Amino acid sequence: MESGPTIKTRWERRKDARPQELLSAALDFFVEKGFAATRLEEVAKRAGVSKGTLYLYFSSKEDLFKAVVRENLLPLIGEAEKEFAHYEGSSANLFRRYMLSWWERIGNTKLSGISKLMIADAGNFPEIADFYHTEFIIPGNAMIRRLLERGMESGEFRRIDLDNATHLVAAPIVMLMLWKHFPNACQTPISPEHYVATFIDLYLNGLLNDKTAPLP
Amino acid sequence: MESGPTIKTRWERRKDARPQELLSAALDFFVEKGFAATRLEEVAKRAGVSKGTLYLYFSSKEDLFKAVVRENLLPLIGEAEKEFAHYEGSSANLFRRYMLSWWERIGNTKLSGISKLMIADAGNFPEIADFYHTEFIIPGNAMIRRLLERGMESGEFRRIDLDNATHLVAAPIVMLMLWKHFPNACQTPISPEHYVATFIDLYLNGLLNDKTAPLP
Amino acid sequence: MESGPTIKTRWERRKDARPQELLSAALDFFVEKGFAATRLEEVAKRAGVSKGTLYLYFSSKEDLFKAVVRENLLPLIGEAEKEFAHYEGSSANLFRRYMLSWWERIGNTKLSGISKLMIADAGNFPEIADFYHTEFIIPGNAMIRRLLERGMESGEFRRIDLDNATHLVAAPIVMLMLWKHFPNACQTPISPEHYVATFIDLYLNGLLNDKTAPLP
Amino acid sequence: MESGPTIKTRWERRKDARPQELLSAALDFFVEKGFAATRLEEVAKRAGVSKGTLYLYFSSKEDLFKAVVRENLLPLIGEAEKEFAHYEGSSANLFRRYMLSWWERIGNTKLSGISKLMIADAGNFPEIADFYHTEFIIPGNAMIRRLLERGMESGEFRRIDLDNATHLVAAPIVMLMLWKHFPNACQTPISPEHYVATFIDLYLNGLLNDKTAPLP
DNA sequence: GATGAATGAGGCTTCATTCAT
DNA sequence: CATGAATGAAGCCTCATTCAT
Repeated sequence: MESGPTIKTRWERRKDARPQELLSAALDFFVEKGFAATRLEEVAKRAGVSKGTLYLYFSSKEDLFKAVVRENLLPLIGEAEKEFAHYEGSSANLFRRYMLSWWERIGNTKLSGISKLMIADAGNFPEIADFYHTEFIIPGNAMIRRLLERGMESGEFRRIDLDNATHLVAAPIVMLMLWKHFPNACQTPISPEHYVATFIDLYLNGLLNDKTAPLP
Repeated sequence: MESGPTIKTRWERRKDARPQELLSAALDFFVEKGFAATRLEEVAKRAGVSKGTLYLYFSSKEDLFKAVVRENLLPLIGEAEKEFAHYEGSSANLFRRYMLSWWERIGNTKLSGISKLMIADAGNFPEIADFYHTEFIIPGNAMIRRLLERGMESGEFRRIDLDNATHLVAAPIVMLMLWKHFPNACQTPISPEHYVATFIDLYLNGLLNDKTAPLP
Repeated sequence: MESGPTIKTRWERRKDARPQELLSAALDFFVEKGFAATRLEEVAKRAGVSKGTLYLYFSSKEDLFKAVVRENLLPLIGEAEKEFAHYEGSSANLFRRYMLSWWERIGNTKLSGISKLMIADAGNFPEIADFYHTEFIIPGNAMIRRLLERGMESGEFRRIDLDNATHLVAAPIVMLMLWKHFPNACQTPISPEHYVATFIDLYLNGLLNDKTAPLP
Repeated sequence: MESGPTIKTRWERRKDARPQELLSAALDFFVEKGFAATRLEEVAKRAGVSKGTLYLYFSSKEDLFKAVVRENLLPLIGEAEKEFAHYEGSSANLFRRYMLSWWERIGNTKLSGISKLMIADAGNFPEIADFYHTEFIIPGNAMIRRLLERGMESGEFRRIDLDNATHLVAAPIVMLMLWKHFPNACQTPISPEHYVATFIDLYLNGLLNDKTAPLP
């Protein structure tokens, strides 16, 4: 009865996939409606199971919420770190790559929904907020900070308050994330890519010491 | 026992103050708990009245919510517009005043919570979201835009994309608002005033045409 | 200060009239909406007083209901009795007069509303139902019964079961009363006068012994 | 333990029976207390379920009310119509059968309460009143009317105003229905069967052309 | 007497959670 | 494992009733 390590019967695969389908459906609803307005019956229906089945995998709505945040955040954390560890080019270019990469990998994905979720409902889940802060916010900021430090040490950037500069980089990132989930965003259609490009332009221009170097 | 002509009895004064007391209590809870998790009985209790009294002034929970947004946000728009209409100084200084004034009047008050509120609940209350967008976001952005235009036309600022630049100014504003309501904000204590100052420095530096002119 | 026996100041007249205005307004609402759906605030408003004032005259909603029924029923009871005590004509003619008189004095007045009220809500007010039954239904039926007895004893009517015959006379009366208060009555407009006439014709025809005698 | 192929488990049987149990309990309360005074918790309790279960089958109190009217009244119309469609006997006998059949199937059952219900609450539920009028009153009257027409055309009945005659037949029917639900009805115990018989006698006697034909 | 603001018990309705099958 | 009927606590809202002015 035991199949090979990677081969599973369709039934078993479905069985394993069930929690993921529930988590995916739950993420959609939590992001769209918020914690309180999300109904487990709808989550279950979208996942193609009954309400009772949901309780076979998650002991409560709160548990489901925590699982949604955890399961979606964990795989995404740390990915970016490696990429920039050994970058050799200019800090300005590294900055550009960081921003664009962030938009492609995070801002433009489900993770933006998680951020909206945290902002909206974390107040009622301090434990989750801690987790999000420790595992996602702090490392992300640390990367930005190292990037800026690198530029300042090389003389490429002028020296300004590092913490504040770091958070100033995060601001447009957060802004874009929220835009995606604000209902009226469509009324003022803004190209995220263009927005990021303008930000890079403005920010680097404000940051660079040597303004004579043309921005590519 | 002292009663001038404008002094009302305590009872009458209470009656007049009721709606404001309720709105204030409601703002507190909506910001802290979100729309759905706020219980009207608690709002009433904090305002010092019973559940039923609330319905003498607001016909439903949603009506209370709308009133909170309306009463707290609308007056600010007009105020700000007048203040900057006839400003005579440099655009850089106007920009500084705008940012600091915003922080003092909105960012650093209870009202910042409304923004967090909208992010959380806009999806469930499209009507409110429209209202918020039309009455607050659009006029606010329009002011920023005019400010930037003014600087560009005078040659003080270099020309960059106006829409994106506008939203880039809004980004740190939103960021600060959210910080105040994120549970772990205290763990990374950041001086908002310093943050704003750094933003002004960086943004103006990135924006100014003549970098040799010393910032006042 | 004491005015003549029939002359009152306007204020005093209003004061005395207040309960009547309340009773009148209450009757309207009770008839239209039923007991439970009638709101005292609306009753007070229609009577031109405040909700609190209502409680100066009636100790509770139930008390008001009872007063409405009592006050409207009492003046009407007994009126008819005298009229027919010494009638000298044929029983058939007395019957005609009874029916027409009933329609003019009761069926076509507010009292039809009271009957509708009793049918609808008396179930929750046994005391009132007793009162209505004793003071109104029983005497009314007794009159009909005497009328029929008179005709049977004189040989004008054939002998049938008196109790049932009595109630058969009451049936179209009740029917007409209810019609006035049924919302869709207008869709099938029926002339009450014509209906009563047809009833008289049919009933007398069924009742009369001597069918050869022409109806006047 | 005995379970034939059509025997369902007790649990399943309960589920299927739920709506009928609830409708039956609801009819009892609506008739006894009226719409507003009926509490859903009591309805549920009498049906042997909890308050929440009621909402698995009916989306609101008003929906339950509508279902009670619909489920109980509609089937009766069709039944009666078929039964008399091809009757071959005399119109007088058809009339007798109609009246007795009505008493057995409606007047003498719980359904008579629906009429009382409509009188009490039609004003608050115009939609229901329309439904009741269209689906029950009008077809019922139409049957009576056809019956009378049949008799007039055959020369069995004398010609009188058809509309009024129709409603005069309905009157004792309504009367009897209301009697059953008036609190003091017991105090004047009247045999409905006898009442109906007297009505038939009187009405036919008033209607028949040939009085020499003995009534059976 | 008159007012109307305030109260709070009570009913309708929702939905997370349980459990018999 | 899976189901979905059933539960009941909890929240919104109404309105008869009270009471300070």
